[in-house]
Amino acid sequence: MAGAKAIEVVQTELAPVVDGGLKAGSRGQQVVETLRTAIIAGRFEPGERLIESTLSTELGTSRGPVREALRQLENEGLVMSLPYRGAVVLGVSDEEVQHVLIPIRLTVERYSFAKALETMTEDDFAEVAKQVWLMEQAAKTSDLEKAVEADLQFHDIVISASGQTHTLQIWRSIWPRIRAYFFRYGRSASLEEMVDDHRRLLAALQTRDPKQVMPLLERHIAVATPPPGPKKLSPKKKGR
Amino acid sequence: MAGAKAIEVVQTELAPVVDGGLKAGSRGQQVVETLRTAIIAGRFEPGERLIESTLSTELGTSRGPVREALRQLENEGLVMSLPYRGAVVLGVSDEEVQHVLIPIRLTVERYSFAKALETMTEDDFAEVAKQVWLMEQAAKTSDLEKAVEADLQFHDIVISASGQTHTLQIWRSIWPRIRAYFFRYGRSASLEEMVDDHRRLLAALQTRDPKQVMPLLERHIAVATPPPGPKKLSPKKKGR
DNA sequence: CACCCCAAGATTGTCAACCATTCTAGGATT
DNA sequence: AATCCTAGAATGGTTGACAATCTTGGGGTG
Repeated sequence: MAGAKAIEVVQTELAPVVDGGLKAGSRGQQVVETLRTAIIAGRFEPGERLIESTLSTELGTSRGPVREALRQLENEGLVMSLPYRGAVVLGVSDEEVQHVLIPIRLTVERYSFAKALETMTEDDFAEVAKQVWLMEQAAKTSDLEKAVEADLQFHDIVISASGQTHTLQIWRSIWPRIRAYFFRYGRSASLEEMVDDHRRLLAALQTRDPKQVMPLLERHIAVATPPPGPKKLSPKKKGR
Repeated sequence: MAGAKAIEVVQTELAPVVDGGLKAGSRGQQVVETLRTAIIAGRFEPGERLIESTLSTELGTSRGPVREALRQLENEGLVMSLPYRGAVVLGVSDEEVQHVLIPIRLTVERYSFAKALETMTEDDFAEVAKQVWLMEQAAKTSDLEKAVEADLQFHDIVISASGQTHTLQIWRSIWPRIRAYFFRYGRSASLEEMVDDHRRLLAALQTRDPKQVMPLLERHIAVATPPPGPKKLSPKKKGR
C-alpha cells in the first residue's frame, strides 16, 4: 500500500491540546489525538492493522503510550484489539448509527442539557458562545475541520457543565464513532445550518427553559441521521 | 499491613480460567476481573484511591497490567483517573442510573435481541439455556453472586450472537456500573423472579418472534429500576 | 496566631531493554 | 496438491530507572 503515512506527532513542546478536561499534555494523550484524528479523517482504512512498534517509532515515543492510546481508541470504538493480533481499525454500519449510537446520544444529551439548564454559569455560557463564534468563522471559510471541532466543544462544554460523571464519559466514548461515520460517508447538513442550530441552541439555553431547549436539541441530533440508504432495512413503518 | 484488603490475584500458574468467552487468560484481564469484582462487591468505597504500585505488589504483577486494568475500569465507569493523581473509585447516582444507564441498556438490548433473533444458532440457544440452568441452581442455594454471573452471561451471549461490534462494546461498558449500583443499594428483584424472567426470555427467543420477545425484555430491564419510594434521597450531598 | 512558601516524599508518566507467548506466512515433505 | 513445520513478526509482560507532578508537613513571617 501507500508508503509512509507521515503521521508525525507534535514534537513541539506546545501541543495545542485543549482536551475536554482529561489529562491534556501527556504523551499518551497526544498519541490518542493524533491517531483519532487520522482514523476519523480516513487516513486509515477499516480493517487496517495498527502495529505498536511501527507507530511508536513513527510517533517518536515508546510502546507504552502507544499501547494506552490503542486501548483508549478501542473504548471509543475506533479500533478493536484482538489477543496477540493487535488493533484493527473499525468501521460503523448505518444500522448501528441509527439504531444505537444516535439514540444513545439523544438520551445522553437530553439528560445533560436538562441538568445543565440548572447549573450553567455565565462563564459557561461565555465558553459556549465562544464556540459558536468559532463555528461561524469556520463556516465563513468553509473550514469543515474547525467547524466540527467547535461543534464537539459546544456539546462537551454543556455536558461537562451538567456535572454528571458517567454521562460525560459515555458521551465521549460515543462521539468519535458518530464523527467517523459522518466523515466517511456523506456528511451532515450544511455548515450554515449547523451554525444556525447551535446559535439557536445557545439562545434557548440562556432562557433556562426546557420547553425551549428540548425540541431544538432533538431535532439537531435527529437531523444528523443519514439519508435512507438503498440497503434493505427492517421496515421503518413503526416510526412514531 | 493491618487492614490489608486481601485481594490476592490467582497466584497459581494455572488460572482456573472459567472461560468467560473471550479474552480469558492474560494477566491484565485477570487484574481487571479481580478489581472489578472487588469494586462491585463494595470492597472499595467510592472515593477510595487505587495506587498502581500497591496493587501490583498485592496482585503479584508489574505495573503494566495494572495500568491497563485501571484504564479499562475507567471505561467501565468504575473508577476515574486524574493526571498524576491516579484512579479513584466512582459511585453512581440514582438519577444517572434511571435517566441514562437504564435507557441506554434498553436501546442496546432491544436492538441486539432483535438482531439476534435472526442470527442465533441452536448452539447459541444451548449456551443460553446453560446459563438459565446455572441461574436456577444458584437460586436454589440463594447464591446471589453466581446468579448474577449467569445473568450477565445470558445477556452477553445473546448480544454477542447479534454480531454488532459497537453495540456489544457499549453494553460491556455500561453493565458494570449498573451491577455496581444494585450491589451497593441491594435492590434487586427476588432470585425466583430473575430466573423466571430469563426462562421466559429464552422461550421467547426460540420462537424468533419479536412480538414475543420485546415486551418481556423491556419489562425485564425496566423492572430493574429501583426507585422504591417516590422521594429520592441521595445520601451524598450535592456537588460531588 | 494565622498564613504563605517550600522542600521532601509519594505517585504517575515515560523510557529502554529484554524475554515469553502466540499468531502468520512460507517453504519443505509426503 | 495438501499437510506439516519452522522462522519471523508482533503482542503481553517484566524490571529498573528516571522525569514530571501533586501532596503534605513544617518553618519562617506578618
